[in-house]
Amino acid sequence: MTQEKKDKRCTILQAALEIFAENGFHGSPTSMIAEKAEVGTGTLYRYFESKDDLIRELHKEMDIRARSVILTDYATTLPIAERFFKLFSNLIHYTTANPREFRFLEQFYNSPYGIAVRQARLQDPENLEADPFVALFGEAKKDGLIINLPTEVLMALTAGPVFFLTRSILAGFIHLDEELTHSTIQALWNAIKR
Amino acid sequence: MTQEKKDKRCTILQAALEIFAENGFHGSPTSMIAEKAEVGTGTLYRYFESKDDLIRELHKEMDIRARSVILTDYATTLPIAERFFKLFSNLIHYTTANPREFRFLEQFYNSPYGIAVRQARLQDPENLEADPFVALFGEAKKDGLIINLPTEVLMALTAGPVFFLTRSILAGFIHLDEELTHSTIQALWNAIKR
Amino acid sequence: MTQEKKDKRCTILQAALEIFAENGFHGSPTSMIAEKAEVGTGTLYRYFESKDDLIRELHKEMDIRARSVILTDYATTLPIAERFFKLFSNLIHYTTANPREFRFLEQFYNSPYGIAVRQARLQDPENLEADPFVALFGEAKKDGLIINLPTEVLMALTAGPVFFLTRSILAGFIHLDEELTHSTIQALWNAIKR
Amino acid sequence: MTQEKKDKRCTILQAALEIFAENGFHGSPTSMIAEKAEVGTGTLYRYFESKDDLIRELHKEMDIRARSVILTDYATTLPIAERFFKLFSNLIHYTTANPREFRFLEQFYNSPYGIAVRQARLQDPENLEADPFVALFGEAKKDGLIINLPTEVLMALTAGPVFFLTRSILAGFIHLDEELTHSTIQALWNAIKR
DNA sequence: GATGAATGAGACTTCATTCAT
DNA sequence: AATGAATGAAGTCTCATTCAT
Repeated sequence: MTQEKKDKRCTILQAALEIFAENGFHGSPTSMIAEKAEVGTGTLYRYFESKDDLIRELHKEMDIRARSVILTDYATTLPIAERFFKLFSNLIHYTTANPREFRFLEQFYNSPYGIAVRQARLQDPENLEADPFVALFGEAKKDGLIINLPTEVLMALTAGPVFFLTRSILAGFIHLDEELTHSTIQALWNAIKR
Repeated sequence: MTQEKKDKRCTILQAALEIFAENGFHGSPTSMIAEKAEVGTGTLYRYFESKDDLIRELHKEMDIRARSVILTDYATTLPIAERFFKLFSNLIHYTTANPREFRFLEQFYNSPYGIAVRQARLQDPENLEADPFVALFGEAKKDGLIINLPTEVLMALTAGPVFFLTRSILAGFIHLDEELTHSTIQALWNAIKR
Repeated sequence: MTQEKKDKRCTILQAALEIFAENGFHGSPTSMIAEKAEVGTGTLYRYFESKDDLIRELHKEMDIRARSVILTDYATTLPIAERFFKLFSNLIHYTTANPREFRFLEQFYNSPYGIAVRQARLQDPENLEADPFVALFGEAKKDGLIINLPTEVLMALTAGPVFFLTRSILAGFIHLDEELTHSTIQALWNAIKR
Repeated sequence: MTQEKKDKRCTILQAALEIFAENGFHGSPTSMIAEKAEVGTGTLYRYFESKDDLIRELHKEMDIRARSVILTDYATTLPIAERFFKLFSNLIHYTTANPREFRFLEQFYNSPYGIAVRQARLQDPENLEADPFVALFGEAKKDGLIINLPTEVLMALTAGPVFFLTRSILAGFIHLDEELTHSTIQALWNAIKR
């Protein structure tokens, strides 16, 4: 029963992801999501309070999934530079291999929903320390391995290019092979290394 | 007469910019834009064929303005590195000093409208060469001053951080003073310099 | 369930018929139709894609009904002249007993919708032969019972007066009793008989 | 001055006729009519109180013109049958040679405007007797040359086919040459002759 | 619990009419 | 007198949400 309930919830979230990624939040009526999920329109409202709630819940799930994928084979015992390469290699692979997730998350963070979430995160330092990027940059700064700039700036210098590049890739403007990926991450490192 | 006509068009565009930046395209009914511009709803349609047309026209104006600001004091006779600093300094100042313009343009380029525009630009090589960033990277690559990666990647490595950072600034997560701006641009250069 | 669904569709069609007959297509907002049908405005769009679709569907229903009424007690085994009398007697009774249907159909056939329908019919010979008037005139011409003019002209000579007369009747300019009806149909026959 | 004023009024009426015939009353914004007439939108309202007024005035002009054309070479001294042929020959020629006028008048008489006009006419017996058709049928009935049916019915039997046929011709369903025209009028006469 | 028909607020857009110039 | 920019009421249609079954 509970299992089945979870399944249906999952089905709806999956359908929502696909529809949102393809059509945007405003081009995606709840009826379309319900149809794709093969449930009644009303059913959607048994699992989510509103369309907004569905979007926020989908974000939570995507966020968790993204974090877990990005941390694959990531050991905090490795040397900083190696950890940096692993982390960004994972990030690039995640965004390019999961275009729907990426498109959804981009949309989310560029919308009023996402701004609220980011505001909330900023006020929760515990959340912040759990962030592997923040942790890595903190450690690297302490060890004098990278330039001593605010973490926000370091995030911009490294994650900024990845997101920008992913958009170009998804738009079909460029393709990234293994070698180019490696060169790119090297350039990210060069931007912040001392 | 003509002046006044231009004025009203301008008033509507200005109102639209503010409303779009605050609420997004879909959260901005034409009635709200008309009200902000202090004109009747129908008046909007004397100056623009449709809401879509208004958005595209606003983009054109913003694009022209942005380009002109970004090229302030930019001389192609300067050494490459100096030109790079000037260009990105201008870019950062523009985006942070004009949050509404930045928010609008971000939204635009992340929407179907913007994707169409980018597709069109990509297919017009003349337009491409007119882009100061593309021209600068082309020259720098030829002179062996920067790493030999596709222009798309170089754009990502340099503009990507600026846009990411601007979002953080506008969200109030960080403030950039002159020194920090300089360090950031230095880091951008380090990312791509040979 | 299905019965009730059909009922609501029917209710809307019936309301539309009354409103259209009274006010014309352009004088009949969808809101007025919905109100008359005692449903929400949106409900109308669950049963019909658009106002145009509603008009076309209403025509289909009216067309079917009209044909069936006109063919009441009409046997192709009867002598030609008797069939002629029966057909036109039925036609006159139908148009005068169903003023709303008549007004709607007149409007429809004089509108772009109807012209398209007539064009389509003309290009489908199978449909044409199914028309009892066309069939009757074809047979009568073959048998040398009526003048050898194009079917379009024969239609004009016989149906034309009926429609003209119906308009006069509905406007209250004249009343047709059994005897006058008979004399009129006799005149129609005189117009085309050899 | 007065001449010029009349000219401008005429220009607007002419433009309205063309636009109405092509697009129908509801598909013809006043702005479109003004543009075709090469006058300002506001100017239209100096010559006509409203769009409705323009339509009614246009009808008056068209009505006068139609009557005059139909009476070309029509002498009340000719024998009845000859007068009948002349009248209907003129009528057919008028409707087919002036499709715009015909389309406008049809629209007009099928609209709420026309119904009001016809009601008014019925209550003005003087107007009725001035009608050449009514006069002709009256005389013919008195002389025992045609069947003794109400004038309304005789009108239907003769004018009805003409209007029906004209619609077919304008829709491109059939063409009428001299011979066919003559046969048709003969059939009209056969319908009512004693 | 699941459904999907029903709803009506609200979006975009048109256009008859007015009125300052 | 002529203009045409401005207006806003009204029209068509969409869709998030509810609720009877």
